[in-house]
Amino acid sequence: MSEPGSSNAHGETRPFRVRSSTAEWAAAILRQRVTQGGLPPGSRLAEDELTAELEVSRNTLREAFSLLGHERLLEHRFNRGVYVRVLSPDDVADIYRVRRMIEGAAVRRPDKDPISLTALRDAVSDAERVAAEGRWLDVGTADLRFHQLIVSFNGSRRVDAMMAQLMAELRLAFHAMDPRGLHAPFLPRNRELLGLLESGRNAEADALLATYLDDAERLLLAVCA
Amino acid sequence: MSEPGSSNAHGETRPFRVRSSTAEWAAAILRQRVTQGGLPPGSRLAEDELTAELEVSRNTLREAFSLLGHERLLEHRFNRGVYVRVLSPDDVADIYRVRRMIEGAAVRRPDKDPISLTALRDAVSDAERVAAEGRWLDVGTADLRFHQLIVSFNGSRRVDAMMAQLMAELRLAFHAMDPRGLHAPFLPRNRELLGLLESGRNAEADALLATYLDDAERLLLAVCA
DNA sequence: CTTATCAAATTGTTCAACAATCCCTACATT
DNA sequence: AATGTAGGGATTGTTGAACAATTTGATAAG
Repeated sequence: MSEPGSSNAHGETRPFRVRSSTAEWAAAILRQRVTQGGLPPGSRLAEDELTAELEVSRNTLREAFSLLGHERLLEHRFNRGVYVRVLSPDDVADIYRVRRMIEGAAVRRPDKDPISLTALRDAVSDAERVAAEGRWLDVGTADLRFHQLIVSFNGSRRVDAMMAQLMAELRLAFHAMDPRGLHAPFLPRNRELLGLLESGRNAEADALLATYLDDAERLLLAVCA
Repeated sequence: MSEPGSSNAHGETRPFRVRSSTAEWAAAILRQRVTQGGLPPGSRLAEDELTAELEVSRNTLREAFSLLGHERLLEHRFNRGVYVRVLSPDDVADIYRVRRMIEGAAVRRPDKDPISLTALRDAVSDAERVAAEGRWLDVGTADLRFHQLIVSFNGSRRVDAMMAQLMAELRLAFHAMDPRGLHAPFLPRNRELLGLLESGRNAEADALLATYLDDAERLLLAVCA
């Protein structure tokens, strides 16, 4: 290791000198555990356990909880503790309602940034490559990146941030499904969508995206309900 | 008073039995001071002062800061304290970019909830009434409510929440302007927009809204820059 | 005029204690 | 058996104090 630091029982290192706060460090660890499935939706996060395990004070841990709560990954019930969020069917429907709005608006835009287009190509290629290797979790990551990049055509920091939050929420639902069945059907459609975007056929891209999102929503609702 | 509670130097009562937390109570007070102009943008919020004034501990105050920071009303500079957010021209531009997207999408929707339409009528009438009385701050509130209701046609909790946050941010910029010059020009246009929505002329409503938002953005940018 | 140094003030983080609330269990009542 | 109602243990909410780290402003040296 090039950076000095203390390590805890789980091997996660905690740097001595960090620019960001200890709370953000703790939040990063918990975020990873949630998004990677180590902490399934509905799990309770007890303060006693985690302060001992992460070796941070209760106050810092609670600040980390607050951060993840605002990302909608954790749910804070007053006097009852924090839980990993459980997505309801209503949540899934709402998330896809927003996706249709902000991805649709992005796709319909006439002016597409060429730099983002190359990033888009990379995301599709990455997804196909890791799919060939059977790494379906990474396929999911590349897929989310693809759609995040589409949203970025809107050119709005705030919309980008909202999309990032929606993607984090969606990961919660992903863990309830077979990752291959979830992502495999959408790989060729991402490739097709990319082609339409490159050639500027915005109306067709819009239509394809709409059916794409409808199908994805249906898939998740079938599990989530 | 029907509810028992302790009161501080500013007359804000703090109920003994609350379902929500003390931090949220403190956040509510600070939120009010920010949105009503008591704390102008750029103000520093010193921990010492506020712990004494609100009679809460430093930890809970910092939790309140965290809450308002996530609402983008306060800005936290590491090791330098928290400040009331100052909107940059980029911020204003971004906010109106998002408004065009989510209000535009709402206006274009064919299915409008009749209940929301009556609420919309009330908002316009309220704005006109308080304008006649010269209460321009309340005009601003009614105007924001009008546009929040428009957004609600999208039928998405998350989009509603985003719009609420944008409105809170916009209030920050409002304080830098003469409230009459800011709101008076838009009263008749809200009335006109309402008429178009009621008669289902969505395309015309969309066009009117677009110029409305362009003009409003220009007005705020002139001050903010 | 610039740079270096130091002290005061403020924020970042932790800890320990106590208050408030929830949850579960046992018991009583119908 | 079902419901209701105290306890008591466990967990969270809140506080105040303490110390570390950083910024800030003033002062002194070059």
